Amino acid sequence: MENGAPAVEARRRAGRPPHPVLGPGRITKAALRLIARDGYKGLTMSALARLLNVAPSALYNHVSSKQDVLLLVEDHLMAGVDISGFEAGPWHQAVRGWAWSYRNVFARHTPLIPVIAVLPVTNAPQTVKMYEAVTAGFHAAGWPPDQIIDAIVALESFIFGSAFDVNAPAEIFNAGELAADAPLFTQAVASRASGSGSGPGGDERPVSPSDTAFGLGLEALIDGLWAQRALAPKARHP
Amino acid sequence: MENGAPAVEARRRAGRPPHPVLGPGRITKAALRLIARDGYKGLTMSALARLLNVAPSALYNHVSSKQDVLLLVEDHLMAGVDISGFEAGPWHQAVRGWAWSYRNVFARHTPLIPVIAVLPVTNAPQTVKMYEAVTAGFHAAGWPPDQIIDAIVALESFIFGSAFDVNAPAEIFNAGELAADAPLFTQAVASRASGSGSGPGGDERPVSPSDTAFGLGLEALIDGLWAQRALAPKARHP
DNA sequence: ACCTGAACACCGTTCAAGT
DNA sequence: ACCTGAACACCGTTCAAGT
Repeated sequence: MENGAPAVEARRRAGRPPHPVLGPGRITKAALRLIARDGYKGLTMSALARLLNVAPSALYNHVSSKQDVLLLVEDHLMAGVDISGFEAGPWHQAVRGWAWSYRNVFARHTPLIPVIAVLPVTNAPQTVKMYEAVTAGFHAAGWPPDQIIDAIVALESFIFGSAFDVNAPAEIFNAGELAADAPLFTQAVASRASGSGSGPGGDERPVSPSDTAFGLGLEALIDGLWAQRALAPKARHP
Repeated sequence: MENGAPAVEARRRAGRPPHPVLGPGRITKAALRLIARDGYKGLTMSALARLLNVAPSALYNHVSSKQDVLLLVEDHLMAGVDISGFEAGPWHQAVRGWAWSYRNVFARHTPLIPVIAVLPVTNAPQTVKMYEAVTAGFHAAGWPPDQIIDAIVALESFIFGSAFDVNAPAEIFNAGELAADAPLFTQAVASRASGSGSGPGGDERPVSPSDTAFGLGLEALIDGLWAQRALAPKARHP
């Protein structure tokens, strides 16, 4: 108990510490550790404080709310989304690689999606950086400037929705007692194609149902958006 | 206080009432009233009980959790999604009408989306009914049976993601201080097309940015899926 | 400026007791 | 079977007091 090993920090007395104990970086890292260990239900301000060896109220010197913590986590994760394809390769392939990695990152962080989808990017530098890279890729592919954001938003909406689907249980479409009233649906569910399909690289290997649906929709969206790009109306002048 | 007007019910004594006070229908209706008045933050078990003039614990004789209440609400809302197009009209138009109404319903109920996306349809009759109608429409349009569910899932993912986008504030893409580091993105945001576009009926009238993005993505998805339907691989036989 | 400790106003859920 | 009332184990957030 009283040996010199500082494996467990001693209780801190009240008052300003010699140098700050917390900060955005350490809070983000602790939040990620908590999420990895216990999931989002385990991410509470109390648990976060406990892991950082401070009182819960100390967190509010660095973030103004729990939403703020979620924004820190979100922005950190955005750095993990693959934007490398937009720097050089063809547009189709760049979008494909970006979309798959974007979905895969947030499939494990779906509770962030309602937050991201509604929060301004003003204080999320990694997020802005990602958008800049994607916009540059669209620009380089000759996209009409006034349509780029709408195309990105459409892709993102599909990506976010698909991230939820990754977490759906296998039996989500089991109609149970209601199957008798829905014969075509029940049949379609039973015959649902799975076991092989195209991944981000177009390789042929076993994939889950959610991967198959994502691949199908993503290719449709990429092709469909590209076709509409050609038909795009000229930008209106006021 | 003691006149005969039963405007406010008298406090009920403990013990089984002469006939049940609650039930799924009344709970659903009360939940919807609460959501309409105070939003989802106002939907608590306490508030629900108060509106129904019972103790919070009484609710647990009819639902096993708050998630159960959300499932009741979700299934009720599904009846409001427009599936009429699948009974007769052309596939493209049926999907368009369905998708717009589906998005519009859940744009006002985004907190349900994480629940729907992951919960089995086993005890949601209206939801199963909707899936049956949509499946029938795909079937009638000659869709390969083993691809129907994946196509529906892809469309639904886009719809759910887009429902969040409807609630995004106008300034969501304002990079603020970070604008200098993201010139192309900032420019694209500034020139974002808006003010007119195509709604579900293809009519020309003012639409919000989220409507424009949804319309763009939906048309791309419809066209892309249709094109892939033609190229669909034959169903594998085991 | 940045921490502690106590307090506030909530949550969803359980369970014995009553009829 | 279906209600009440009390209790449990939490939440996020605020704020005075301390250095």
